[in-house]
Amino acid sequence: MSSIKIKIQLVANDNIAMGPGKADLLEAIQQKGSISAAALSMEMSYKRAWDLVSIMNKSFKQAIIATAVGGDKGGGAQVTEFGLQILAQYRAIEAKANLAVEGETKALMRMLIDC
Amino acid sequence: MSSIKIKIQLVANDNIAMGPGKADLLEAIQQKGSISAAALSMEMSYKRAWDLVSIMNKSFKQAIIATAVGGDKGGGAQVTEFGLQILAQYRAIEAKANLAVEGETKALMRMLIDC
DNA sequence: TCACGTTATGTTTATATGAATATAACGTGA
DNA sequence: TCACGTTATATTCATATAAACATAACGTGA
Repeated sequence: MSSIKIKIQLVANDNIAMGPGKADLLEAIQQKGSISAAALSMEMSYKRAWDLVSIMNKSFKQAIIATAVGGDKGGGAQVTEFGLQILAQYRAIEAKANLAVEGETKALMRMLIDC
Repeated sequence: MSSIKIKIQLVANDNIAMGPGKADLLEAIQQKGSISAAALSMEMSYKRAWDLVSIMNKSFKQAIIATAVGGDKGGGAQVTEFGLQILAQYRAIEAKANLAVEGETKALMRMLIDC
């Protein structure tokens, strides 16, 4: 199988502040309500998910994810309003970029051996 | 420093048939006339450059790079007409995708800490 | 025939990345 | 007070990636 992936990466201080993986993680956290549940649903270790969250929070001017430790259900995490804006903007860029080069990418794919 | 990179990757059989690194390598080979000189100019090992060339040639329907071993100056390599077409198409996609989301990416960058 | 620079390929070593494991701290409810 | 599920963090282990090194084969010109 062949495919073309357009990967938009937001790089700050040699860290990827936002990319496809982090965007997916944000969506999972928003849906699950915790980093650990999100990591589990993505078959990712909690440590890795936490590290990614940490990079995001340290890269942007405001927090992307708000976490709570202890309490009723042990704690949890949610995407902040600011984080949702970043996420939406990122997804919009992804979609727009893909649409802009749709025809050209198909032409390129046709030149691949298994297409 | 912060920046946004839009990385277009052409994936075939779990290999990246074309991406920013391979496109740069193609241009260097075209300019230098050999894989080894191109690798040297990019501070890349010959082995790595050769492996990348091999992946490209195996991924597309026609050869991207034609190589010659032995002879006058030991041999050499050049980008084929087909390879030049692939390269041009790839660069066109890169430029078009970047242009399409220029405004949005600048807005995203402004939300980074060091921007 | 020999030297040369290159392609072509394998092997070993180092580095970066992610996985796995472990543990402390936290705050609510029972 | 204690159990619970989660955040937060460190450490070790495994794997993937890239670098380094080595070497054979090739064809032309000297």
